[in-house]
Amino acid sequence: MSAIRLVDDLAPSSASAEWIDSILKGDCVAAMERLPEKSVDVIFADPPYNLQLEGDLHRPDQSKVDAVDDAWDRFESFAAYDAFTRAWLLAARRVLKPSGTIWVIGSYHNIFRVGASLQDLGYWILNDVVWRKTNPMPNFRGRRFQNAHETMIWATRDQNAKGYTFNYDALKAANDDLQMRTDWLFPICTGGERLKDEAGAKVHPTQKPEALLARVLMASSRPGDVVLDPFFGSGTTGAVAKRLGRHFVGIEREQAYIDAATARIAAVEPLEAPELASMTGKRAEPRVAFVSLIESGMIAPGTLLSDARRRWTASVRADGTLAIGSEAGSIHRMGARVQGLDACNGWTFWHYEAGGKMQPIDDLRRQVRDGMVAAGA
Amino acid sequence: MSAIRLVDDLAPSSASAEWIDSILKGDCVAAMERLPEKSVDVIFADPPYNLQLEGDLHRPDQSKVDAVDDAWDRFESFAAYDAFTRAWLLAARRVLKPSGTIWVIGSYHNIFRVGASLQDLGYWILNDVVWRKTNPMPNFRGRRFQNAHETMIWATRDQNAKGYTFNYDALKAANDDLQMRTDWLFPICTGGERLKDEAGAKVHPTQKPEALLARVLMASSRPGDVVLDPFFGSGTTGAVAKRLGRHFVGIEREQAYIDAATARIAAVEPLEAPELASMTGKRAEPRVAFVSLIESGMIAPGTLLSDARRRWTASVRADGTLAIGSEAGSIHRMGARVQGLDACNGWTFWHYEAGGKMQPIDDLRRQVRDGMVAAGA
DNA sequence: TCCCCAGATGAATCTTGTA
DNA sequence: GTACAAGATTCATCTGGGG
Repeated sequence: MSAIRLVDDLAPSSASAEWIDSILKGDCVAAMERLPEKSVDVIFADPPYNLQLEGDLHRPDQSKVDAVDDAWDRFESFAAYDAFTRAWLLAARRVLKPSGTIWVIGSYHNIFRVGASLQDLGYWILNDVVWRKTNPMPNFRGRRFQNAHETMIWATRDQNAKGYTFNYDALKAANDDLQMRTDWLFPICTGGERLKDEAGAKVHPTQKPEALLARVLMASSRPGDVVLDPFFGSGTTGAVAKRLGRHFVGIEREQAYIDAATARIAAVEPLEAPELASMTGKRAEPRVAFVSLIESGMIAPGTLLSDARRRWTASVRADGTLAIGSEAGSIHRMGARVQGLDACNGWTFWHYEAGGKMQPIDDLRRQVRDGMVAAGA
Repeated sequence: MSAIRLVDDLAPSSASAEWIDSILKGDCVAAMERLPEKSVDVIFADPPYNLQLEGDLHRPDQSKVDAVDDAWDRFESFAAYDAFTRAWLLAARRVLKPSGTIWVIGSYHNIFRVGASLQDLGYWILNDVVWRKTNPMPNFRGRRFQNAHETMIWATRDQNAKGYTFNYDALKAANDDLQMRTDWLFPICTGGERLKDEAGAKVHPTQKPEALLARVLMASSRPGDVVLDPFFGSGTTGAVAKRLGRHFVGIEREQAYIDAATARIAAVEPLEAPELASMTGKRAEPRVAFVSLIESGMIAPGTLLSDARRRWTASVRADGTLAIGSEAGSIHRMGARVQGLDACNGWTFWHYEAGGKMQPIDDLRRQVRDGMVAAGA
């Protein structure tokens, strides 16, 4: 894991996986352009915040914006930052799988430009997430609020992207059975976690806490996924990815950071599979057709089903439909019909009587599923 | 206070103050262009968010969410929204005093475009401030994080603006002698504060809580200052300004909103004394997610937890769930499961071993919470 | 009068698989 | 690509009615 490669060592559009679990040395746009397209599940990017850029940004694109009165010099530097941002976001979009998602972290210095560029390039924002710092640096001059948070944007490749990973059920279970919100609280990276050089100076000025990356990756990736970080720095993304059983690809220009990250990642012990298993909800369960309850004899044709309060009753037919009077349809359609709604989950709406009590037919589905698991389906 | 005037009633660049403490009816750009330049101390703007909603959304109980589908929130494209944004920000900049500041509130739909436009026009961002909602609407489909905050940008007119108002000491005193941070916690506007029409329907779809405006104005204005709100809506800015002894100017296009705001503001009693600390103070009990103990390294994945009498044992997984055999769930669910109960407080039920003794994981929560309290969670 | 429970609701870019 | 159907999904708070 975590061999270092120069960007030039990669054959263009390489289909091999030699770049997996490694750090590519060089400019992130050039490096991403050499990776295969649609090859990465998640991108986590912590781009430079500094707007006083010293000419190492790339090719300004031709996007033209009306200049405003006396703001020309300032606009010049914003334009340079925007061009830089568009270039790397465009390259990132090419390597991202259609079902992949991207995270970008920033502060008020740059995050608005990043967010606007994301939208302009066709990315579709899913959430902005606030990292609230338990221990932010104080504001020394007392002329502003204490800058106590940073902002992350989470986005898909397109507005209509389907199938992106979001481990909703695990996040909810991990949060006292409440939905995970967009405001997260973590300490900044200090103490033993903070990488220091021999002189005791911090190796990287903006090392992110592993806890932050852990929540990002637990939320939006699965074991075995490939996580790309185009501004790898001290390698937090790689360290957490390895620990959580994800693959990583880092891109970094400075050898000192690469060296520090390489050593750091080498020392990481991956967690075992049982500890990595993530809770899934009903969405991940195999589909069960209602008719299979009839075919298996769990429900006999002619059985009467009711809602929990017995306001409506329907009769099961051998073809797996429900009949009420002369109307018939799926358990969902008929559940919606009787309630006058557009939609209804028939599995939880309809009940059968067992020992004088009303039980949802979803219980029977569970038995079928358990049987499927036992049969190794 | 709060007479209504049509924009055309104002003489161009009027030096008189007839527009003070009134609502101007009309388009905000046209209205601002008729106000004297450099005449306003603070601008608070709550522009349309450009939500881009498509279909209907239903709650799990099939009730329909009352979405913001008003015509004023619909734009053709990002370009159209940007043009709109630049136009009103430019007009706002003209009326703002050189020592004045502007606040703009938005969500991820629009705030990145607003922030970039602010920077492009020469405004200088002082802070971005997050309004964390105690009671946000849930995510009903379970495909994203619960959208639990909105973002405000606070900026001066220029990079080199001098003398803007920031009541550092008052804020610090109101915040238990800690610097006021950039993450603020307030409930959304409901209950008696929410304006309703005769039919009981909300007057305005996005009425902001007065507590939020109170902190904004207490932080960045002084008694007697003029506060401009170019998207006045239901008049929260005016009501709070009047109560806090500030002057207001509202601009609003729709007569229904003007009528509601006028009546509302007329009923406001200005405050004499600083009974305001209570409005800006802290709130709410911090909640700790079990997963944060794992993310922070206090509990390693794979750790075994037991009840106090060691009758049952469960394994901690990296996603923040507990596993017993093939079953997994939250600390509460699994505590209930093993005991055959409907509910269980996992924090007090589950224990970890430390020095041969069983300690409840609630002890770890206390440690995390102590760290959170400093952050004003 | 007070408690309890059912119902309503809030700036929302809110699904996925198969034909 | 599109159409259709299966089916998964909510938290804090306030209001109002009944006991």
